Amino acid sequence: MARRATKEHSSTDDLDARKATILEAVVNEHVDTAQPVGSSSVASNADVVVSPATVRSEMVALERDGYLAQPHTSAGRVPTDKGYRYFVDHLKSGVLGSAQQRQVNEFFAHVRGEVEDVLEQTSLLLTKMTSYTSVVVGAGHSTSTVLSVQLVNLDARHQLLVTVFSDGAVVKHSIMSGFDVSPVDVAEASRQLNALLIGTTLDARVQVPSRTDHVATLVRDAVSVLHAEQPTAEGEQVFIGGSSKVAEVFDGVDTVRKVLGILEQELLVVSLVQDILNQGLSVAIGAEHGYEPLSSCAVIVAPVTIDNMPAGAVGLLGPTRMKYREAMAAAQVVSQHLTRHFAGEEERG
Amino acid sequence: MARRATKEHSSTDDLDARKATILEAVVNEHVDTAQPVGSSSVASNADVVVSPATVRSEMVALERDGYLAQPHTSAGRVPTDKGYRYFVDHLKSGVLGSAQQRQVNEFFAHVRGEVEDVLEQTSLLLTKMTSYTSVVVGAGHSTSTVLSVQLVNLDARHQLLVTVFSDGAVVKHSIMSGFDVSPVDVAEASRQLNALLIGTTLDARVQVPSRTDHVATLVRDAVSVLHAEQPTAEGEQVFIGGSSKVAEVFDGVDTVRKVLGILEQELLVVSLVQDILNQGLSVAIGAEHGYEPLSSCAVIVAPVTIDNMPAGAVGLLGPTRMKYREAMAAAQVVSQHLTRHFAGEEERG
DNA sequence: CGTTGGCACTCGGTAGAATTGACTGCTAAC
DNA sequence: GTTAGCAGTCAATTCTACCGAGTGCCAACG
Repeated sequence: MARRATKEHSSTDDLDARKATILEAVVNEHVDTAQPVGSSSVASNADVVVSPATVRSEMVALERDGYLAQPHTSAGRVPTDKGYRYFVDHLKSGVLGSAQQRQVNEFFAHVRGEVEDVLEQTSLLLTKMTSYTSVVVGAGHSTSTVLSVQLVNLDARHQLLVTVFSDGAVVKHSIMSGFDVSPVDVAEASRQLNALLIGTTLDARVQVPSRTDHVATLVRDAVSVLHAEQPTAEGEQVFIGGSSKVAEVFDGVDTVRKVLGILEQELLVVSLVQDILNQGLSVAIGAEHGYEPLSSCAVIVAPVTIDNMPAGAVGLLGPTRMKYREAMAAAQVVSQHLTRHFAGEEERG
Repeated sequence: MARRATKEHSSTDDLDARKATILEAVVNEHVDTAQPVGSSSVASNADVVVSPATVRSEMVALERDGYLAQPHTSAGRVPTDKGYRYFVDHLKSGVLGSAQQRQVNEFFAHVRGEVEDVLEQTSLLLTKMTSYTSVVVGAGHSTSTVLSVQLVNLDARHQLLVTVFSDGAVVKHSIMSGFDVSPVDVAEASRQLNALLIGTTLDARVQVPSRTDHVATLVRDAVSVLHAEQPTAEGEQVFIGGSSKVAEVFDGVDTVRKVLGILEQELLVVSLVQDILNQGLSVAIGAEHGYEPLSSCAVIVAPVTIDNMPAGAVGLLGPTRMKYREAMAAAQVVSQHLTRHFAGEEERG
């Protein structure tokens, strides 16, 4: 970090205390009112002890350095993405309101059920807390091993392969055979599949029988259909809560359309969240994530871990003009609770 | 195709040929332009052979009888819900464009995979074809019987109950035991569960062992957690495609918000579709379905059957000002293809 | 020197008046 | 019964004037 030697020029990454205070005031005010904010309303802020005139001259500096922008000549200032970035980076981590804290505790004290259900509920919790659209991503089971495989006869030529993974995931695949399969064959195939696959991961290569009898064919079909799973999607699950909030939080119908269009593409949402996490960020503002249609959005993410391994993430999506402090606190607290929840489940049990 | 037995309005439910032609012209024009349509543009329609003045006098009659409405005194006419209803009831079933027909054929020639995946893809197909939001509902497995139950050890105190139903559905439930369970116990419980549950439906009462040993407890827990499934949701699956179309097709942001809010509540969507089907309708216009927030929408539904049993439905949701002919044709064709697809799967296999 | 009050200026937003034009309903003639 | 013509209505548009929020600049002040 460069020191604050010159107060002019060169966008050093640090602002002197007064500029920082003013920037913060502008952000807070603008988030509240959605309006450009002028020098006098900044000066009336309790933390700012100088006159509007001084504020004005500081503001031209902030604008020159790219932290603020002016919609038009005789309007107040609006924070730029860079301005928000500074604000967020220098935010002392907020604390949740006690009511919200209670809401979260209450929620995690009572959730039950399958992982998927918990994640979905969590997503709803997050939107209810923040009024922003939330995204919860559950990690795929690419690294987990097969616990059990079972072949079930739907009818003579139609079987269902049910695979259980060590992370509790269950996937099914239907298999159509070109010949009638007897229950005995199915049972035998099931037995062989178990012997073959238990303990392996999906990308492990296994030795399939090369014979041409019914059972061997079934086994081969089952293995291939199961391994075909891999490339499609890595099995990540995405739960999006409160898409309708998008329409409440953005004003332009076209923005709403663009954002919803993105949210519909779940794979894209996964990579968005993944990208942000990979960049080590907890917030991506405006164009930082590189998804153009979301350039008027900010995305907050917080990782969820199981046994210190990344196991997903929770996220919030709002306008760049969003209540970062509250939203970040919510995301963080919920992600921690979620992490603890899954750890707790392991431990109990 | 026309149904609607109730005819007890002050005016007869049938219009003379000229009024019908004029109404149709108004609907077509309004659907195209989204603007109130005036007498002269109606008169210039090829099917209308009278002068604007005559059209005007017919229009006052149509307005008196509730088929048209005037936004304000010096504006053209707009169809009312009743007007759309008449239009739809007297629509000769449209034919799909050849390009679209090809698209559908192509699609159903190549879809593969699990029922859920097919339904989801179908939903995307429908939105792509029509540019409206689509809803595909897959029937729940409340009537199907248990084909197989399996208990899998996640760890000593943590089991997973995997149940396969005759319709190919697979559901899982985790079970936490208050004691360590040996693999032998799990296998035995699994065996007992199979004996107990195979062939039953979810609402059947079964005789559970009353002993207090580990295996019996496991069995009891498993049965109760499985039967607890029932009340929550009947297992219907809903696939909604193109929610973002909502933002394209409606103009008011508040309408968008309301409609999205409804779409988020999947249970509500299921009952909406169910209600409309129960009323025997294929289209619900405006307030006909009784869901107030959707009063500016029209919903088109077409049933999907398996073995002549209702097995779900496909639907399209758009503004009352929607292209009924095309949309209805699309819904119908797709539902038929879907019905045939599932029938075909049974047959092959 | 930095800070401040004062002042002229800019420009978006709004309110009202005038205008337009797309309709209508009515009526009298065909 | 149909039509042409005409007067009337009213939303939408345009224009104008004006207001006021907010700026940049500057001179004065500690």
